[in-house]
Amino acid sequence: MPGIPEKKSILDDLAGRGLRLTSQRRAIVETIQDAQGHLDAATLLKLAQKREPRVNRATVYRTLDLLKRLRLIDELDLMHLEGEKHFYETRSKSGHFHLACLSCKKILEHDTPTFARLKQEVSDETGFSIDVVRLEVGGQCPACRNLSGGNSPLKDREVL
Amino acid sequence: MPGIPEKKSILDDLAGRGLRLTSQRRAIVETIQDAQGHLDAATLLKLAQKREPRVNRATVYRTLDLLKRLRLIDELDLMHLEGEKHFYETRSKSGHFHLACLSCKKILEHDTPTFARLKQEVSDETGFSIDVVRLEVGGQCPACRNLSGGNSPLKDREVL
DNA sequence: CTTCCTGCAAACCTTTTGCATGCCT
DNA sequence: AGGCATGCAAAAGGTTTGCAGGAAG
Repeated sequence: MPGIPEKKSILDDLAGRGLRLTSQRRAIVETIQDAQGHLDAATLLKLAQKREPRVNRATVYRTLDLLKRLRLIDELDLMHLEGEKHFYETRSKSGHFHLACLSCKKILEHDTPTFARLKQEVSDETGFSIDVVRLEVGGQCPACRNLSGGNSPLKDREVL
Repeated sequence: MPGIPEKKSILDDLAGRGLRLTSQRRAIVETIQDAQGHLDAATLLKLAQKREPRVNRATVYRTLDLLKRLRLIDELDLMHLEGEKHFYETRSKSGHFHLACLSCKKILEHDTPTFARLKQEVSDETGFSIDVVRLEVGGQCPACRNLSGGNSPLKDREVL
């Protein structure tokens, strides 16, 4: 029974806190939610402006900061494959982690039950209350491994 | 000359590649190796200059880049607790991961066998050849949990 | 009227780079 | 000579912020 408006969860959350649902916030939030992957701030700005042309870059950053602090989105680095920019995705997509191919720069999502167990263990063993877990793997994807000849995955242990 | 000093492993590696062991590289590498924790570039510069005053910031960055590409050091973000700067540590210290307390900003190192298993699983399940794994946990350490009163780990799910 | 939100542009901060110079083999 | 390494300072690139103006409750 698909009765729950999953898609509006973030906006609902904001509303529940008495925060304003301005047209720009709507555009920004909906853009993040509709994106299948992860967005960087610049892309988010551009896409959000398609919904609401008045969206301003500062507002994007301020909204991202808000959503981050409320734990409604996750921030990713994706191994800095494209410079220092950050990427964002809804928290509901959480649970998985990202594999970055250092050769072709593609990002692959993955999950395995061991990841969940790891989190539980860490919490149990350290006494930490865990808010965010960021797991990122850098390597070479199967396709690139084949292309670069079976024996030298990365030329002399070096990339680039 | 029997017995290669573990401590010189990075320098040996560089030498083995025909790279020059200049006084500045020495200072930078030794600083990283002697540091008990993780260093950011600015701190590394300052410490390296105590050994060799001529060390230049650009050289620090270029050396870090070199060591990174050769997989001799790991680069960490530590949940961006202190801005966007990066931290570095020798690869030999690898195997553990970092827990960042979002309240007191302390960094705790941790390891658990499940972490190693996770890496193996990821490799097996995805076919990736893994070069780097970055696992970072953000949350609240036991001490801060107690201080902030047992029931509200983070005020309204928000930090700051 | 008070609080929250936004625009604009300048400021910030860390990291990177161009180019001339210096050093090692 | 021929590379590799360095210095300096400027540039880059992404993110943050001060302050004045605006909208919402």
